[in-house]
Amino acid sequence: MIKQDITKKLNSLVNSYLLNKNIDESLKFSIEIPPKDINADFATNAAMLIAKKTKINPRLVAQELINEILNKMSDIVEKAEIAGAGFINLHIKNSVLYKELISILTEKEKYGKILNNNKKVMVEFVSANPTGPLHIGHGRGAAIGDSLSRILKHLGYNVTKEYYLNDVGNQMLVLAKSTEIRYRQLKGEQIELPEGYYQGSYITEIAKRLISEDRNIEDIDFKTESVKDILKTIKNDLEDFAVEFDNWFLEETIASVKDDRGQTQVDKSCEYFLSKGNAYIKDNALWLASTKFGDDKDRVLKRSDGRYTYLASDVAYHKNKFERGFSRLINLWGADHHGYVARIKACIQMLGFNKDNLNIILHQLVSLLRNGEPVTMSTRTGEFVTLKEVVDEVGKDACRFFFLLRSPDSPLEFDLEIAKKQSSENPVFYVQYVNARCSSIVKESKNRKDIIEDINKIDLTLLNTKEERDLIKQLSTFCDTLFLSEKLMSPHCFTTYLIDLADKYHTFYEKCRVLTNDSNLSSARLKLVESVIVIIHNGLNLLGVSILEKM
RNA sequence: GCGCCCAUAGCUCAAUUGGAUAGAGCGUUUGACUACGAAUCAAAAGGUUAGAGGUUCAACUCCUCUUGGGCGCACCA
Repeated sequence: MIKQDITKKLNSLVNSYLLNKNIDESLKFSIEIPPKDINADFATNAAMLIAKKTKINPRLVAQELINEILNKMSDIVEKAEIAGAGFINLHIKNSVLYKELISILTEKEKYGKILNNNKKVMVEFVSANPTGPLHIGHGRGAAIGDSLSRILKHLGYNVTKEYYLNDVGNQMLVLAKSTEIRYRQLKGEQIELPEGYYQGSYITEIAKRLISEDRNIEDIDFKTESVKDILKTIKNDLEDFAVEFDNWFLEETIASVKDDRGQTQVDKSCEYFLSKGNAYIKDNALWLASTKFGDDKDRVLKRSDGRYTYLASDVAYHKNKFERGFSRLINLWGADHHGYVARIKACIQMLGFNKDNLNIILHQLVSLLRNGEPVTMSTRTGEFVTLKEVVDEVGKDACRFFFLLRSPDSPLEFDLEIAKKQSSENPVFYVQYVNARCSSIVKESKNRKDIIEDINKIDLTLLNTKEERDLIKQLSTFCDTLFLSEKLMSPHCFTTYLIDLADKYHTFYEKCRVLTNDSNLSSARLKLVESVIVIIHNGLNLLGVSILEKM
């Protein structure tokens, strides 16, 4: 939490500086890690921003601010100097780093955890229709949603992970019909499966099961039976991918379940729109006036034949989420749904909620490669690559790590051969190798009697080389990475962070031998190694990737 | 036709949302195992950030236009 501490203290310095100049507003300055070649721990642009407001020369402001910093922040700051156009470069005291190291070692898996933040957040993801197995696109959504939930939990939010199951509507009829036709075909009837029906072989599997049960066709509810089987495979696939949901929300509960007055939640939200003048009847259908709130055209809620549209359910579903007390909703959608964003945001506003409390993360497509060559996929014929196939081939850990490697809005290339490689080409192994190396040092240290265990008796000031300092600094940015992930709404910050950490560790490893003849130095360095283990564990855990002691 | 997203090293991608000389990995070239795991490290080469304007002390980042790609525009879900 080094950066957070400095920001807080600097902020109060800046505020009182501004008050002295009779400016009563706060300033959003930045505290950053300066570029590689600049010898400093942190840099701030505060002076330049003040200069703009006060019309004073930035370097003059910087000098005045530096005096204040040296005066009031001497417990943290060792040295401060002006650089460039008016940056202030800060060198922090080593004692600050050692304190951070102790926090990591004592708080362990709780390091960086924020308490007393009980804001209820819902992360809704995957939500694939129960009409077929999950494919790799769903896998990316699953990995991002699950990991983001873990990160938000670490930041203290009260997170609920939910899967919205569309078990109502047209597609269910098509599904039921598809299974029935396969069933009849297996019984020897000469019928074709029409275009637009589900072609996948899993449908035939369901039909085969039904045949083996030897029931009368009149007694079979093809929809229920199909959904049952498909849902079972979806749940299994997610379990193998270490993704667990807190709640499975059935569309039925808002679209079919009726209250005392015989109304569903969908009925009620449509009625609400009508009462507010946000819906109207045209051509015998019920239309939502979504253009009022930024949508490009009005949308149908209830068809002229009396059936509701998907949108009507979805609106009622979002209303239901807010009514359950969630103050912030996060939805993960495939990028092909982007056209839907303006529509649902408009609906949120019409329901009287703040559209900024609905956060929609769109993730781009995954393209699968094998040795650099694209693996062909076609949803039309049902020959798409399933999540299960990929997980079975490369393993859950590599799969999750790869899905989380890039920010959601960049398309992902996933090379199956690289994900399976056990070499530096594969970032998963690069990171796990750090843990393996650390573990072996710890194991080796057990053979020595001169190692000091008690952190209070260890002289941490022996950790004073550049490599050690850089490594500790990298460890301490774990917290910054948490906040960054939240701000960017993306777990990819952690894959990048862990790769950087691995890099710093390997450099340290080459330059600084841990177990030496000097027992004081060995003990101090061993503590550093132990804190690397803690952070690697915490980081991989946020990604849902398991840790290997040996490889 | 309208709208959304994207374009960064040979390849795949970062860049702490406006900060200093744009960074990693792979690939290429060179070097390092006689103590903790070489699945590693050190170093070199590689860039007009698609192009043109603009805003700013400061632009990969914000605005406008152009070019090239992906996706979406149902009384489907």
